[in-house]
Amino acid sequence: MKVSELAKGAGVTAETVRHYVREGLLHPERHPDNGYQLFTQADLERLRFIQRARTLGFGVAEIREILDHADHGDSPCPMVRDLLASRLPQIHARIAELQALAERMEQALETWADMPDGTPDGHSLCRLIESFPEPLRGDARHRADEHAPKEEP
Amino acid sequence: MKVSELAKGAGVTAETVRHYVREGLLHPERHPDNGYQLFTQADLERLRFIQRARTLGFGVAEIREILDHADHGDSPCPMVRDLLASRLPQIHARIAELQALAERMEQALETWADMPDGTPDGHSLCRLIESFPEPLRGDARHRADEHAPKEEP
DNA sequence: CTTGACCCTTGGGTAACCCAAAGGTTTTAC
DNA sequence: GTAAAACCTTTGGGTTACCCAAGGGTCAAG
Repeated sequence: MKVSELAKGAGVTAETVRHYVREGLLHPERHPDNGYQLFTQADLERLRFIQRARTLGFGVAEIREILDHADHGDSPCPMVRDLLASRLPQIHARIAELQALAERMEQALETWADMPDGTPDGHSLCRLIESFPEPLRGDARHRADEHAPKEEP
Repeated sequence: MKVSELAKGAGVTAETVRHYVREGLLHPERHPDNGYQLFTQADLERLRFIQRARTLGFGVAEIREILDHADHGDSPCPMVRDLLASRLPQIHARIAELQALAERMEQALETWADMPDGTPDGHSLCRLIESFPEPLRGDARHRADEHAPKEEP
């Protein structure tokens, strides 16, 4: 298979495939004549594996480690379990954060529904925003969805 | 005020302040002798405004627009409302996504609790992951939290 | 044999910062 | 009074998971 064929088979773009190759997740052979990358059926399965791992929240670097382990004959499953278990609370934290954000936004829209816009007078920029509580510094912010799935163009 | 003083006043790092200056959100004067950036009390309020806007989900580029509007004497409030209203559904979508992710992870951990690790045999990498459903290609992915607050180091 | 469809690599962009380096300045302490 | 600590400056590179454009080679069909 060539790049695009593999990509179609897994529902990703050719660019994504090339990206994974650059990152060392896939190791295609090269056609000796033209230098094209040649993938096998096993690569397709591997790519699908990568996709599943991505939807489970794994990052590309982690997946590379998992694959390397497996390529060396070691079971990566314990690692997989650990990674998942350690990341789960972060995801929950991120969700809570976003929910708080959504609430702030909703509350803002509600509050502002009957507030005048007001022109900046040198002391205020947009009272709508200024009327909101301070960011509450010193809080623990996210770092949960470093490994979130991406959308398509 | 100098950079660090302003930064402390708003609970951010000096680097963040410099970043906002580079991005045109703050316009400090320069000490004629040593070239240090000099901030006023108004800049501190401006920085706090920026922080509030960030926690409301606005991106730096958007905040710059808001500030520019205000600096030109125009009320940015309608823009603010529009931005908020248009982004809210994306936040909700992102939350749903993350919740789905969390569920997948939890389900995975549950399922795997009584599954053997299994050594890769050339046909499987990690059955734990492989036993999961396909990524469900063709779905609408995120792009909601482009403007999420960041954590601290 | 000429398209058009693919392939290749290189390099740059995205968001919001963080960090290191190299060098000038100011403050503090002895 | 001066040396070291602490802080300032700019430049440039790194982070994540890709996307995209350019410039150029390759290939299958008409």
